[in-house]
Amino acid sequence: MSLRFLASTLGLSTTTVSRALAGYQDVAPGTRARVQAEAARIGYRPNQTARRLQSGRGGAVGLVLPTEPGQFDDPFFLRLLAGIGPALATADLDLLVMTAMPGPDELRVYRQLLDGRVQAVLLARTRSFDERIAFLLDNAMPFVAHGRTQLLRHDTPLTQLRPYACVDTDGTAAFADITQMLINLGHRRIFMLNALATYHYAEARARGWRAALQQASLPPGTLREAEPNEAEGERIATLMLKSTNAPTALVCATDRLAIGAMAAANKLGRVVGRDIAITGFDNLPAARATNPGLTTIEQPIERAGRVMVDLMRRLLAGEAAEGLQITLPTARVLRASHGPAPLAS
Amino acid sequence: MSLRFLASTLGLSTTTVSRALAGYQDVAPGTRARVQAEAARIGYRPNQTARRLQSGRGGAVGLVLPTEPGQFDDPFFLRLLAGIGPALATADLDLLVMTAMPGPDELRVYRQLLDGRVQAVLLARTRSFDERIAFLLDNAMPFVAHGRTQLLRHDTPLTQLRPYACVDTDGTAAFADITQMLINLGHRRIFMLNALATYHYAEARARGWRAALQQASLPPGTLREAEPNEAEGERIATLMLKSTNAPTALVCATDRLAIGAMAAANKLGRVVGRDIAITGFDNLPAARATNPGLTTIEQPIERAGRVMVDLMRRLLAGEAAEGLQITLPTARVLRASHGPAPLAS
DNA sequence: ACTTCGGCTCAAAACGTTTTGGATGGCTTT
DNA sequence: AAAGCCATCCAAAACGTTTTGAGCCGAAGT
Repeated sequence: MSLRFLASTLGLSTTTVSRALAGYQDVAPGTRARVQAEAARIGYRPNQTARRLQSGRGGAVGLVLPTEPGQFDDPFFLRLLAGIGPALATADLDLLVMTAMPGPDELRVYRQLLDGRVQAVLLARTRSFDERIAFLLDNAMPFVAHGRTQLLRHDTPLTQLRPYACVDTDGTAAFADITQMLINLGHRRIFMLNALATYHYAEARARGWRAALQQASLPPGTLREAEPNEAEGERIATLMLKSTNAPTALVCATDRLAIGAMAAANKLGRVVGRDIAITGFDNLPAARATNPGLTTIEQPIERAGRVMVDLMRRLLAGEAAEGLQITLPTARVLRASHGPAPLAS
Repeated sequence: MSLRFLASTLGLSTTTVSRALAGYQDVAPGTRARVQAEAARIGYRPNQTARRLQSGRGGAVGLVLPTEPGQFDDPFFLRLLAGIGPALATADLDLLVMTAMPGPDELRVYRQLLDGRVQAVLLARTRSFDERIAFLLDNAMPFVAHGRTQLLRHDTPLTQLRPYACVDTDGTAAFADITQMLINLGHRRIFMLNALATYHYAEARARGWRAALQQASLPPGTLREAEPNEAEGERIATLMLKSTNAPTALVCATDRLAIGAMAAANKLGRVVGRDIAITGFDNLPAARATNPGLTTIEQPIERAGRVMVDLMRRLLAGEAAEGLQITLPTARVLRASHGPAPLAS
């Protein structure tokens, strides 16, 4: 009723009003001014739904938040959103957020995204075997992922590797780097406290840790996996620290695991940074408040969000997914939870 | 093209197909079966945009995430989303998430929500003087807030109080309760480390703390405000603990402030739980991993999200906002960061 | 004077659905 | 046999925009 109403008050056709507001050149300057003035006066705002129906473009992109019981507290998605939001606003796209618990019902949510309400999907926290990616590829829905994957369903062979747009942070390099640093400090028994291998990032980080050990000709270290939260970190670290041949250094896949590990060390009377080196990943604000401050690794999450949107726009503009794969660097944040290896190891 | 296509393959009209799928009674059982079978076969999914244009309902609700530099790490919004998401999915509504930095440009984002893309707005983390609420009321956009407000613009008088739908957690009662508990433990100098009074929740919590002191006929205590993060908590707590007449108990408006305060106490050599009692609010997972464990207060955030959606549906169904105001209870989580007041105070 | 052109405007179609208000035909009722 | 009544179906309108393809008119060109 709105464009039509505006047109009738002005004594013009909806066509002319539409074109005047859209900035077409085939409308007289005087008319355009009149239209714009009246539109501003009555506060006309075009109906987005109608506009989208007509233009065929969904006008929105989807993002499914995995609501895992243990993961709500993860600031990752919020920071990602902080990067994605403004970038999408610039592109005049809406962000449709849905939630789904990882599991059998998850794909049902993704299926809903196929009905034309979004023109692309953003996918975060990829998993080692990510059905969601296979699903989106199968259904020709454009998407950009944060993180890579093995891109297999459990029941399909490796030959199905198909390229897709993604931005990733180089967790492998980051963990190779920090492990190398610990080796240089004299550490020889460097254990890893990893997140579940389900997550691709966990796999990538373990790869870096292993590579650094191998490059220094050290024996493979002990690795344990857990849900990445403080309680699990404390539980596993306690076991590790109490074992014979306990580590002198413990690299953790996330800050939350590291914070739990520090709690474990404290309770066992080990001085973190002297008796045991502990490192994390994420650089949560809490990592500054631990005692001692946590040595960790920072990744540019907001920036990753912006890059995802950029890749998505280029994908929608027709660029091939092959060329839309970007790896972002990480940065060491050195605090006091690490130090040289104790002499009497 | 889709419904039409389906209709033409079946040799039926779009009307009949539409009504068959929608479950109307004026379509023959056999026909309905045929339609449903074919629809399932070709994987027909109605175009949501078209459906919404026709039905007039936006089909979505909006939520604006405040992306404050210091607040990304706050799990609050993620947990709220975890409650909101499934509830909205049940109601077959989409969630449109936008981001905005609090400030002059914030209302511009809210203005965008007025153009028919959403039929209601969810508003979280209300502020003491909340222009957003005034704006939504002025523009007759239905909304549900998490948290109350004074509901004034800075330039309008108190007489403009208008009711609106909201769900709130009783921070006042929670802080009265925990302060009372500390008083019962013998504490007499109970300071408060509050979030900025800009946030309404900060004001509410301070009210409870003050009320408990007053009820016990204690002199008003010292209150300091800060951005609710660990660094600020540590900074302010250090000042408080070093001052003459230092507190024996410190109630913090958030866990992150409390964790910072614990770090401050540790660095000053005070044993938390014995020399100084410290309490928080939120029950973050990190509150379990501190040493000692943080005594804190838990609020049902996911539940609040679900309730918000419920209120919104009732609001859209025509119920008056007056009746749509709900207060949710909190729960004490007692750990080891509090204890009886030191004898020689 | 007749055409051509360019500037300006508009009617109508299209996007994909739901809803309205019949239409058709067979079956029952009188 | 005429009238009424269901059950089943459908054509057309509607939602609010954008786009297509013309149409009109005055000015310039021949």
